[in-house]
Amino acid sequence: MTVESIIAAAVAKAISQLYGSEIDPASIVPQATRKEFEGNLTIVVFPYLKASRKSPEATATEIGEWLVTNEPAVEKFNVVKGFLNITVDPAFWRSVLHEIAADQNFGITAANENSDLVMVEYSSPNTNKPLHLGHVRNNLLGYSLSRILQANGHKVVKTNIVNDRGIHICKSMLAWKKWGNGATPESTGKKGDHLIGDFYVEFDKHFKEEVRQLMEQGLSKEDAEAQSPLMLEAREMLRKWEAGDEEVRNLWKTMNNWVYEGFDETYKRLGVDFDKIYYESDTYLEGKDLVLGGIEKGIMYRKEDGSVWADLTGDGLDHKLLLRADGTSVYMTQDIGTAKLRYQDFPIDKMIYVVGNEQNYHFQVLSLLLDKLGFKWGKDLTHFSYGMVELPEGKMKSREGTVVDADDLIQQMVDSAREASADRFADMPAQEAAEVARMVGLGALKYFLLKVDPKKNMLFNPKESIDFNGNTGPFLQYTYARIQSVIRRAGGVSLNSTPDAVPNEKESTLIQKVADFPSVVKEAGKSYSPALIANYCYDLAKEYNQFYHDYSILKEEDENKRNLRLVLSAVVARTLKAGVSLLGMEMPERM
RNA sequence: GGCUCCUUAGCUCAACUGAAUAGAGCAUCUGACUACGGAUCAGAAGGUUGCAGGUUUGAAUCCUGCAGGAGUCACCA
Repeated sequence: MTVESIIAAAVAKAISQLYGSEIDPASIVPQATRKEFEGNLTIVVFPYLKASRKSPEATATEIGEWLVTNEPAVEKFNVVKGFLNITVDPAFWRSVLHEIAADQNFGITAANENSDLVMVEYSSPNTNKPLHLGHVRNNLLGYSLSRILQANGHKVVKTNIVNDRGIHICKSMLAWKKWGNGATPESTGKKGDHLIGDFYVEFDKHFKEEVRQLMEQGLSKEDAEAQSPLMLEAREMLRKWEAGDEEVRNLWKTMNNWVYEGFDETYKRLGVDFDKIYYESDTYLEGKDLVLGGIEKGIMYRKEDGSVWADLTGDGLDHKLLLRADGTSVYMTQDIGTAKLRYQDFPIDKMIYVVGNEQNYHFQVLSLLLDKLGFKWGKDLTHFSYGMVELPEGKMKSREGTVVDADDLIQQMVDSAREASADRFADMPAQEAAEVARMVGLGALKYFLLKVDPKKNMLFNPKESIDFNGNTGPFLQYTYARIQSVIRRAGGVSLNSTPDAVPNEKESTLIQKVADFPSVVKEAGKSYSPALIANYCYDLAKEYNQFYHDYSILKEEDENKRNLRLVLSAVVARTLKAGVSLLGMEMPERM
């Protein structure tokens, strides 16, 4: 039982006894009392005036008096206009602290056999170029979301659909054949994904040059692009690929494997992973079958050129192409096929796609089509849509060559963490210093990207993110490390003993903040919001900071008070660690 | 043009299902110090929540219209 639910139940009972009106305790949500007023929790009484038929002040006072008399947890109250401010008995806060301290998994609900199974798809890279800043936001959101769902007692399958086929891959392959001189990751010392990305750029360079020349000969831009020998060659390669041409397939496999090795390294550094990886090359044919079946059901129709479409004008959308005239499939087709395979492989109750908001329309259509095709999961699939990440220097556009590479970014973050902490690390073993720099650099990145509402476009400022003050990851890590240090100096602390001291007002406030953690986790699970967790952790750390500066812990001579503060500190540290671990962040014990 | 999303302090962001004087951090200004971890603390200043209406005891939040920005609109994934 949380403090809030106890108060809510008591208020409901008070209203029932005083005014004979039954109110669902769940509808009563006490909120934290604002700092400038006395009290811990506040009830807004306006909704109950109809029942009381009295003024807001009179109603609040009556309920307050009832609570003081009948609810042991309530010590006193005061009324400001329609707001009933309740002060909870400090002895009660002490027991709350004791309960929290004794619960190793405070706020976290483990999954059991009857738990829902949620599949979270994220990352979804193309295999023709390395991951960039946009993928970083995607990966961090997807991973964090998975952790949050797990913490709410769901079974989670993390999945990744790799877009490993299509004209873009053929472009890289062709460039490698033409100008690669047999280059491999080993021979060049480059990460595989970067090597392939370079050839993709190489193709584009030559292609543009060809188009320019053709246009000089008087061709229009479209014609020039369509007639470019390089483009024709790439298309021919794609046809061979689809036909299963051995040479093309072998090269494709070799080059994709280079890329996967590169991706794995990036994922590992980022600290994200997957339970099951799907490849578009395995799923696109499935989708084709489903679409062809849809024609018989009258859901799709065939045009005279042979292409297959769905008419969604009845749902307020447009006509959507599903198979090209040459029978090859498009993005939507393979997503339908992938969905089918996934539901064959896992008993999925809920599907969440972490994909950028430029695909909002795509998922609207996908949901409709799956529903029409008779899949029960179609209608309530969730598109976890997120906005673009921009940098202070300007917008990130791949065509302008200002793409921020994920590996470079991670390296830069770790480097600046190391530089910023150089003197701190002076007396630390080199290996530990490197490990702390890694945690802090990545923590800065993760926290900054996750604290923002996902659906908004955001500005990532690396310099600000790695500041040790303010609403940043390193600030949380610093707060944690400092608590660990204090506990070490105190010679450790036992979380099983009840401190005898009764918490004062500030300590009570801090206990109250910690006690909020489970409901924050729950809310974050319901609304799919890593940002909620992030901002809670910051509030908690800030609150603790105040407390830390107001009281000497180690210098406190009263043994009981000292113990109370140590236990409270330890509980804050543990909660912070549990919170940020839902963001995929790590806490260094020293920094 | 149609549809979706966004607009809060100089900047970057908060505000759970409507609730008290809309909160933090950065930057700015004023103070404090040989430090339980100074990577510090205290304080000040900074707002007509894009604009205009509406609903409500009460609106940044819900509804309508308008303005500005982002994305998307059929054979790229």
